Amino acid sequence: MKNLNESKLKFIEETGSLMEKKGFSPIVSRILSFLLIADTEEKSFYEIQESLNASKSAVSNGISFLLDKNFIKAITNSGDRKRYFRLNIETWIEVLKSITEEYKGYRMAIDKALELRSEKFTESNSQLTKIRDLYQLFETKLPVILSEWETKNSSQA
Amino acid sequence: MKNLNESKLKFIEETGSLMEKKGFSPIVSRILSFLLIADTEEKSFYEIQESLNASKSAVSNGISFLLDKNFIKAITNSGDRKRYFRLNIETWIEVLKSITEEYKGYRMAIDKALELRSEKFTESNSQLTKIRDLYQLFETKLPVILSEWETKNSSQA
DNA sequence: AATTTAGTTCTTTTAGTTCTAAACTAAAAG
DNA sequence: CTTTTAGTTTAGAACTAAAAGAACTAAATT
Repeated sequence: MKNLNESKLKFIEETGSLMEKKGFSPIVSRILSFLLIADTEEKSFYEIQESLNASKSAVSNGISFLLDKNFIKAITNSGDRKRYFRLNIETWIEVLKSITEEYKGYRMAIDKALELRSEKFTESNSQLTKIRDLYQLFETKLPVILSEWETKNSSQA
Repeated sequence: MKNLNESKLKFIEETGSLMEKKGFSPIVSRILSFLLIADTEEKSFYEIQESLNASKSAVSNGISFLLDKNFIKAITNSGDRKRYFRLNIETWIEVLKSITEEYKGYRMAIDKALELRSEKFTESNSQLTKIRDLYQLFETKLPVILSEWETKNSSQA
């Protein structure tokens, strides 16, 4: 790992493993974390490879994945045949907006469970219903928080 | 898979893979999903094993994990040497209450990134700051939602 | 005391992921 | 036309996680 100071290396390690918990592979997590704290916004294939001390194929596959999922975008400059890569922050915002859907999925799973469970389980059914209600609260409140946030942004941006 | 009808099998499959996305292993996810829709609240080791068509060791390790994490509890009845297992719904509520911490982790990672990034990246830094602000909104609003929910429950429970 | 039961622990197998290294390819430069 | 550059693709090695199977153990039953 070259060109990266102590605190940036630490960031890549820590934020990388936070991303791994979210299901990204190690190399993908490290590419994202690296781009997040790199000293220029656009980094070439080779700069990524060298900074992360990874093989060409690992970087190539990681970049392909991130481009496919729109987490990064590629930039080409005339007179330079290299491609440069930078974060696509828009996509992160989209991911945040879709959190409500995730909670909806859990709420629907509990609904289905309550449907399949015996009505005799009065105590636990009541507890489950409460949890269901909390997910539903998230489902209704999160869009409110999001639009509050968007209003704030549009007035200042 | 015995003793389980079509819709319950479907539930185990679907809810199981929802849990796998959250980081649980397949067998652990299926044990939880099974207990969620089983025809009695307490199920023995053998009933779990047979219903899920899994090996003894897989079920033993899965149960150990779930007991250790408090997702299920074991019940013994005198005159019966088997142990019975049932969901520990309290723990699920605790997990829900800790969601705020998760968002706090992301917010702190972005804070660190902003600290390590050049101030020259004005446009992207402003976008990142907005995302940071959304996570912080979650951080402040989720506890409010949770206490609204708890008040509602205490008045009806 | 011997056997059965209920489960645990250890070992092995399987499946799949992640990475490297090397061969390859397409475009641009000389 | 040949060479260089910038990657991609392929092939394979190393590692990891999950599950199966078998051997083991401790308590209860006969």
